[in-house]
Amino acid sequence: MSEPREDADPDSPEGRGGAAAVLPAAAPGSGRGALDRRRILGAAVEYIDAEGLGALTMRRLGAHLGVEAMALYRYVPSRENLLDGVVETVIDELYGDPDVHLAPGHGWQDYLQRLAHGVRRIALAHPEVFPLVATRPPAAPWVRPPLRSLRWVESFLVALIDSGFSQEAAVSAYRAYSSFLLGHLLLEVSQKGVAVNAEDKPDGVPAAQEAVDLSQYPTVVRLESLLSLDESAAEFEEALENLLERLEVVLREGRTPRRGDTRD
Amino acid sequence: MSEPREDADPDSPEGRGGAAAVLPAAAPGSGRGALDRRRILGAAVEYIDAEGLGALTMRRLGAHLGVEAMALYRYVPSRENLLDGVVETVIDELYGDPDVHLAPGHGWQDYLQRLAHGVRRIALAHPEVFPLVATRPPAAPWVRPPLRSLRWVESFLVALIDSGFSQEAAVSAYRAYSSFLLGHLLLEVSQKGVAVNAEDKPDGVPAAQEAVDLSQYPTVVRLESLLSLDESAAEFEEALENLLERLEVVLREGRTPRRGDTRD
DNA sequence: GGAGTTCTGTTTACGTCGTAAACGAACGGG
DNA sequence: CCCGTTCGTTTACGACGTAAACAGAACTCC
Repeated sequence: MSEPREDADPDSPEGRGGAAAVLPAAAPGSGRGALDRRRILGAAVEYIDAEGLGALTMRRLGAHLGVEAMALYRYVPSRENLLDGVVETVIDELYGDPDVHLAPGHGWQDYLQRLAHGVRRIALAHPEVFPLVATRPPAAPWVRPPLRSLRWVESFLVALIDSGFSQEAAVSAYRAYSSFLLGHLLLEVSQKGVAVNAEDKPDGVPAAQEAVDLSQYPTVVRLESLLSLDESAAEFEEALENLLERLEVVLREGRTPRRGDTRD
Repeated sequence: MSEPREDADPDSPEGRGGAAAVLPAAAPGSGRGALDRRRILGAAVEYIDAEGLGALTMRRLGAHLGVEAMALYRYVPSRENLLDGVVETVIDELYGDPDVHLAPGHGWQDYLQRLAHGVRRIALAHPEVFPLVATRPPAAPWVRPPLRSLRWVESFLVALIDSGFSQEAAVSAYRAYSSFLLGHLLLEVSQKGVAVNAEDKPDGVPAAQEAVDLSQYPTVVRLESLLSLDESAAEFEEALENLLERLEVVLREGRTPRRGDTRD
């Protein structure tokens, strides 16, 4: 059933394996009842995916694992730390992605392309988790979302420097790339999130709520169909390609893209 | 005192009026003890700026206003709604910004430039609030952060369409612009936020915590000074200018920037 | 194999949260 | 004068995060 359509989004969960396998987990058939940090984090991701970030409480997560809330504290020092772990868990799915490599085998553009799509796949697979990525404080004060893990930052910087980027250019590229990914995916994910939530409310009142007076915004109303059109995949691709082109110029000109910087 | 330095960030709070006047509020000298929605939202923004988002509770906000928590519910239906109001309040500061105009007087580029810097000023003035902008669900399912208010979206679309953009191009530009602003400012704000929090902990233990083993990330370590260098203002400017150039091309070629679109 | 130790999950308890509901004081118009 | 309205307080409830004490199972070492 549902083979990938021809123009389907290559990063959408349906287009690939189906419901995002959260993580390899320990030994697949191992002691089913054994609690450990990995299992807890995996369950937390699963729970957030299913019920939403707001629904995650220690008690409910415990129940989901067939255990009392306090049992979790044996492996997780606090709820805050658990959320950090959730972010890390989700980003770590990159390691399991066969299309993403830690080192560039076919040039840095290919590397960045694959990495970007890998992160996008994660964002789309875990839309409820992704906002956390933007919100949590970072491991080191200077390494920033969405590539939270230092290992990826290291990989990123090495890849670019090995490809001829100056140190300054590599760092600059890292930031441009990060903010691009963060902004685009956050927007995309929250768009999806609401689109779902819209019909997610089959409560007594169908959707009365406070309908704002749209008559003051005729252009918005007129363009509603365009505004709600989902061209995310194409837009992402285009913006990403533009970014790569920009970086290419930076690399070729061998300079940090700083204003007032006169060439050699 | 402290006149703006020559290379100071033009959007930083210090560079301008000082500690971000939250909002005009009702009549400045009016009945000091009168509660109303405006005053509550203003106090909430103030409180979040001062104590952080996590510290805001109904009881504490009440106390801050010299009132019991339940009094707030006379004017605010729920905490969730209050947070929505906080976002709105902060974005509405744009109306009071003399450098930002609702309609383009000197071309759309100037309009977008001013708007972007206006939003950046807000983000920098309220770093603790800004993540909320990215997180809250939107007014209409399709209008998206960070330009949450429909009035600004309307203004944006009208400005571009009046400047010759097709409807499709205007909507496309809106999304590119939004995600750029959101991503860049979120990154920048969280960077600042942590830089502050770093020395914000003069607790008993100076900063023992779990120092990750950085030896595995030699490049990250080597580039630490570059990574923590704050060139946000220049980076913002550069990325913004690049975006505007891109849009200019779109406008001149009179097409939606969609792939597979062959030029005339 | 038995005594101690460690590991694991439960029970109980506390303080804080958001908020429903009942309450009282101030007030303005008949 | 009294009555409704407005505004803030009091009280109360259930859910939360988590500290602390606890209980049983599993492992260690003799």
